[in-house]
Amino acid sequence: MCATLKDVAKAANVSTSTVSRVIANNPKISEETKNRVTDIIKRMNYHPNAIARSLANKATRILGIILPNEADDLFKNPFFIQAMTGISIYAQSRGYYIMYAFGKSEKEELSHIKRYISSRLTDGIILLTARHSDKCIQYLKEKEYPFAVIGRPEEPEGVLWVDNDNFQAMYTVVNFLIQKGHTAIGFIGGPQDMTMSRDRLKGYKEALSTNGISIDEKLIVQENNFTEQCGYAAMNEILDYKIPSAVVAIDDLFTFGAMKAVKDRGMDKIPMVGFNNIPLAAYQPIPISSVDINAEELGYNAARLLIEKLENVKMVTNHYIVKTQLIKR
Amino acid sequence: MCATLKDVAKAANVSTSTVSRVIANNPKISEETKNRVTDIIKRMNYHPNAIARSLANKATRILGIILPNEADDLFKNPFFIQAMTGISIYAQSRGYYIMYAFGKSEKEELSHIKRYISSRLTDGIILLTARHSDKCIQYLKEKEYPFAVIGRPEEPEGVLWVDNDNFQAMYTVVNFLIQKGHTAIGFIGGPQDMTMSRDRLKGYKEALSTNGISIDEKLIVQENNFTEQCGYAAMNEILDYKIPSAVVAIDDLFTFGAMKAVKDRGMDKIPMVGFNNIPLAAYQPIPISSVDINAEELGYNAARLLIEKLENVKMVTNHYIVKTQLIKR
DNA sequence: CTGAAAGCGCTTACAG
DNA sequence: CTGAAAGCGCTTACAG
Repeated sequence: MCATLKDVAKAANVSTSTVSRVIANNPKISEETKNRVTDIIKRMNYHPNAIARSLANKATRILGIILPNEADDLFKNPFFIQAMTGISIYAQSRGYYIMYAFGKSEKEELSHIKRYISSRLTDGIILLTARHSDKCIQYLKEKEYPFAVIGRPEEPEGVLWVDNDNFQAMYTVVNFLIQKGHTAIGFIGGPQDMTMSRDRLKGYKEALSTNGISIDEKLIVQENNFTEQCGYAAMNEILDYKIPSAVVAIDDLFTFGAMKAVKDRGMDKIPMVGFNNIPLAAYQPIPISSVDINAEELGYNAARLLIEKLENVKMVTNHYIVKTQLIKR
Repeated sequence: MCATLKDVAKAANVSTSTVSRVIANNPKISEETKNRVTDIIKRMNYHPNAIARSLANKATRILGIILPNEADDLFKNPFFIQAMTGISIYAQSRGYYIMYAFGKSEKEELSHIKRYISSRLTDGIILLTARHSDKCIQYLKEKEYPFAVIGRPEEPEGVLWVDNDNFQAMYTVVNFLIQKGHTAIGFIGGPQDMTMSRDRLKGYKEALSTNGISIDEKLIVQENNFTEQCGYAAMNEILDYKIPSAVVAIDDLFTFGAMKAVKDRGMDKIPMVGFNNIPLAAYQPIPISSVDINAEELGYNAARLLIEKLENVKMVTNHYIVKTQLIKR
């Protein structure tokens, strides 16, 4: 029912090769035929069949993105949808399509990756998280399949990645608190299998050390899930030990829970700084400061690096660092 | 580099037709050859090329979903990602892939739809919202392209849709508040071009009428964006008029803002009920009750209806109503 | 039960 | 500058 190349060729009285070249903007075509064919394409409302094109080109212009779905962080943290927006904006500007798949576990993510690769539907894959000894990254590297990661991989050689400078971001936050006179600063961290978690912890420790403050391991609590519940529990653990003058957390959801723990004990409010700048941070009992990681930009640049690789743009570096901003409230 | 049908056929000493039939589980193939070919497929780690298959089948098993991106509701309301999860779960169970595109406006959404259709990449489209005189729905209907909508369309004949019973859901909430003795109930509504907004308003009015309470139009405020700011403004408007004993809002973000407006005036807390059961509703200064719309189930069933249509499953109805639950806090 | 052949709708090296 | 032809990797009606 739809017009095909053949239909256009017939109508224009040329061969399909010529029409194909007109569409591809091949310079060898004379102005005259180009114009004539272009007109007919318009008039017939012809649009190339992307599938046929993909088969001939052995490239689909489809990118696959893998969404981790552990816990329901996915639903609470706008990071994912923001990153997806950024990916989509760049991809679209370059004429690429995006496919997504949720994985409830690393294993499931891996099986999606295998499906994408073996079906040959995608040209490249974007991972939205980097884990400790990440099976997905290992697999993609091994297969030499084009991919990019949001988050710094453990072994970054030869892999495209974008990330914030998590060490620096946390260092800055803690340093800022120290300048304001805080010395007993609680830390609520995340799973140690994420490089992000570990880098932020390092930043925390380094800021303390640099300022001559000894590290009190009992002020440091690590949780495995990015939930308010975990933040609540972590804060209680800290409070059972001593009352910190400030708290930093690697996720706003932790600070929300921590805030509640403080409130439930009927204590005075404790200043807190989180990460991700979740919109509702501003609407907490007392507004919570937060580090904005610019998730959209992370996504945008992940797509950019991957597409540049696919199109053989010569690259200077294999990674890109996105700035963070401390939003003080 | 990858094995093709031909390679397998050669290795198995059969024709490509036979291999193809084995993969399609065609019953005419003898057990013996089937087993032999299956073994070789395994051994060679052969996976069919989805693109070639799509071209031959004139079907891609790809669904396109269109995400509205007006305001940044998208980032705050887990609805979208939850719906995407539901869509993905069903789609995957049936061997379908999902593509997404963000539209910053109805116009942009429409252009994505056109792109999906004209490229013939997708087999069907899922819309995540239904508007007043919705251009996207009109276009898809006109083109007779397979699609499903989350949200009841204005003219539902012949279109597949899933939704909550928004009228009933709001009716129940308001009725519940009336039973508890409230009579002056503020209402914060949304854009009137969304059927969801209008249905919920109707439910509110009907519940009052049924209980013999006259409708006070000054207690009703409609906002155009689903943001805390709008909720804040709406609540102030209501408060300038009179102090309601309770407030219902068609989105939790409104209640968050409304809560703040009340607090900023140094007033006593007012019980509020929102919609969407945004995770953080439980973490507000006082926990906010909310109607859970089961977004994941909405997505799941939208995908189900669409795929059933694509596969010619005989359908009883062209829509599906997903239950809501009032989460009392 | 199996195979040869045509076809899905493009692209492109080759020839002219 | 343009066309005929082969090819991308599948499916399937037709014949046997």
